[in-house]
Amino acid sequence: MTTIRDVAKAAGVAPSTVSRVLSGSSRISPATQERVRAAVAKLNYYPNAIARSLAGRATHTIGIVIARPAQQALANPFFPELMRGVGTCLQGRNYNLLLSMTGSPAEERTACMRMVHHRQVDGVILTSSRTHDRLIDELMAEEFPFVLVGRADDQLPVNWVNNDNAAVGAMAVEHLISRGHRRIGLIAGPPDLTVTIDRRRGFEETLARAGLPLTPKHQVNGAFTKEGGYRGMGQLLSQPEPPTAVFCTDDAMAVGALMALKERDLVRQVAVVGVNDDPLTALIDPSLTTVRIPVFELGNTAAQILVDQLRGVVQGPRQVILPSQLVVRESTNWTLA
Amino acid sequence: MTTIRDVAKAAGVAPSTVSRVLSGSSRISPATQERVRAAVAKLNYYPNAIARSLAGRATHTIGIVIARPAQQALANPFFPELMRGVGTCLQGRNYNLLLSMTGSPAEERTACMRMVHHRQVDGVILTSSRTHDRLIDELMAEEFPFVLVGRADDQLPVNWVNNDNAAVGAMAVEHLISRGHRRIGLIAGPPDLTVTIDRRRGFEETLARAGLPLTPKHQVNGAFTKEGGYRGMGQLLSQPEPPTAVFCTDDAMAVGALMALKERDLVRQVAVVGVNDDPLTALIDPSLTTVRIPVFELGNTAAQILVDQLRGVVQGPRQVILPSQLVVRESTNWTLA
DNA sequence: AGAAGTAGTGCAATCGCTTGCCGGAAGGTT
DNA sequence: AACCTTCCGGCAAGCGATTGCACTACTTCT
Repeated sequence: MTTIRDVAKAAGVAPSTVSRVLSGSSRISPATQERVRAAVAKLNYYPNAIARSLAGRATHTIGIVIARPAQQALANPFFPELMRGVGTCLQGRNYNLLLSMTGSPAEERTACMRMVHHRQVDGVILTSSRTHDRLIDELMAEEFPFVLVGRADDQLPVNWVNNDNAAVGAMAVEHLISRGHRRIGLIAGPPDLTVTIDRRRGFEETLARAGLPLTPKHQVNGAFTKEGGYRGMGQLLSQPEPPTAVFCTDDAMAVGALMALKERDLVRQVAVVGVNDDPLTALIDPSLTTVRIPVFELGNTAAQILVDQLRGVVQGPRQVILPSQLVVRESTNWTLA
Repeated sequence: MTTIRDVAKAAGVAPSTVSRVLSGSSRISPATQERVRAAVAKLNYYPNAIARSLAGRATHTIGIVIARPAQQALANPFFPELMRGVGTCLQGRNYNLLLSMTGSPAEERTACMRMVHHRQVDGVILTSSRTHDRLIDELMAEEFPFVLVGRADDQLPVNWVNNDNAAVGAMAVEHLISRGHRRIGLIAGPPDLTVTIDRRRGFEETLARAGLPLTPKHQVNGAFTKEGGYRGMGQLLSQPEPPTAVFCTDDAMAVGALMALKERDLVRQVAVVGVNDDPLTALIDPSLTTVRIPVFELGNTAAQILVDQLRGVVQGPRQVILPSQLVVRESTNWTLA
């Protein structure tokens, strides 16, 4: 291993001088800079990141913990896309990404605090969006930099990035209403997730605004899975007066819902809207109308906020809402007779 | 920040003793251990990972670089699933995962060598499977630990994990033959990837073994994308005597191929097999027959091999082949008249 | 001409932990 | 009783960088 000392020797200067040249900071004469750079090139020197971190009291690494139960893991490309966003931002800003994958949300806290306590990262990105989370309290208590993605908490003075989930629900319902539907059902995800809460809110407010009744029997909850959607649709269809259109708060559920319809030969009778724009939902039959969430941008922005804070560019907490977009396909693209 | 010195003071011992207790290594009397542990608990002490790395000359981190052009990124769940495998292994063995995402394979080398040169990781997992890769030469030259996944190079004494891609091609073709097909086409991925080469080999060998002719006109190459498959199928269908069955070396391509068939109303006329068992391929119409690659296991095994090597558990290079599995669905589940 | 700046470098402490080596105490051998 | 082992645990030297401070030449000012 060639160290900074070797370079210093080769260039006939002190290690501190090499360090200064490399960090581009202080006033070192052009001549000396030249000599140092030549030595660096000649010896093929790369500063040891670990040593640099220790001395500089900063790891230049941010952590992200992905809590995904194996089953849900595949169901949607949310995390890969999010990480692409995060990674893209970080790459350009010379930060590293330390990834921790855990099976359950329960382990998430442990995994995250491990990173934090061991000082492996300068900040973390949190993706699990439970309504209340002890993890957040702990991070706040330790004043450790972090940013929430996919969750908006107006009460807490913390960084977050989110899409407007209420608008997601609203867009979906407005679209269905415009297609002539009056009895609109809801298949929602786990009720304690803020995404669920927000999307349902948009759903309900829009119904109310349109003067349509809220029918509790037309609302069911399930897991963010195909099976959840399948069962949910089954429940809705067993009602005396079933909905003619259903808003599913997730694509996987919407796909399950469509399966239930197919089995009963009701495809063109009940409209379905999903959320996420999972790439393959365009390919199923019928292709799925869905609301596209800007996942890449979510990750990218989150990383940006965190890095800005670490660099001291910004002070207070930043909170960003990114717009979603309705994508109309076959599953709703017809008008109720 | 509480340091090892604080703990030492609180326990009335030297820092070295604390270190020894924590690393569980040397002979420290139970009484002292008890006192140290108590102090650790009381002060809520966590060793600084950076300092530990510097002193211990090991980062306990392995690197993985994901080179995915944005477009392909979404198309298949290969990487997330791979990383789940890697992550699961690493978590149990107390290793960290440093992730670098790059857009193009070209940047892959740079990104990887950056990690290596800066000594941020103890070893790396390589996923891009170009036939020849300068990156591999560089790593070998520096004697840096690494493992290849999704690629088998019998020439080089390096670690790798792969599924048997020749068997993948063979299974697909055998299945098609068993369904009565005689004119079997191939839509293959980029010709310089080893996966492409191996799968094609299995394809061709099986045809030969069955005494069926190799028809060059029935073989086309394309990108690992829906569009690639769509165009590929278009080309095959424009032949005078088109194939009655097509093996696509990737699910995304197979989906594209099915789209081309649908447009021409040829779904039940031409059988299609894909590779990967992308979860949503079960949901498209017709559902896709495919060969499931053990992606999770691939990642898991790769990580295992690397960690074992880093820990000095094993010596020479290890090379592992994991079995794939045919999943029959609607796209082939009929017999040629 | 002497005082006061200023620019360009080097010295050495420091970051928090690991580990080789050494020494004291306790117990075991002749 | 003198001598060896063995067991514990401390000392101090690193690991490879960063950075505050000091020091030496020059300029520049009065």
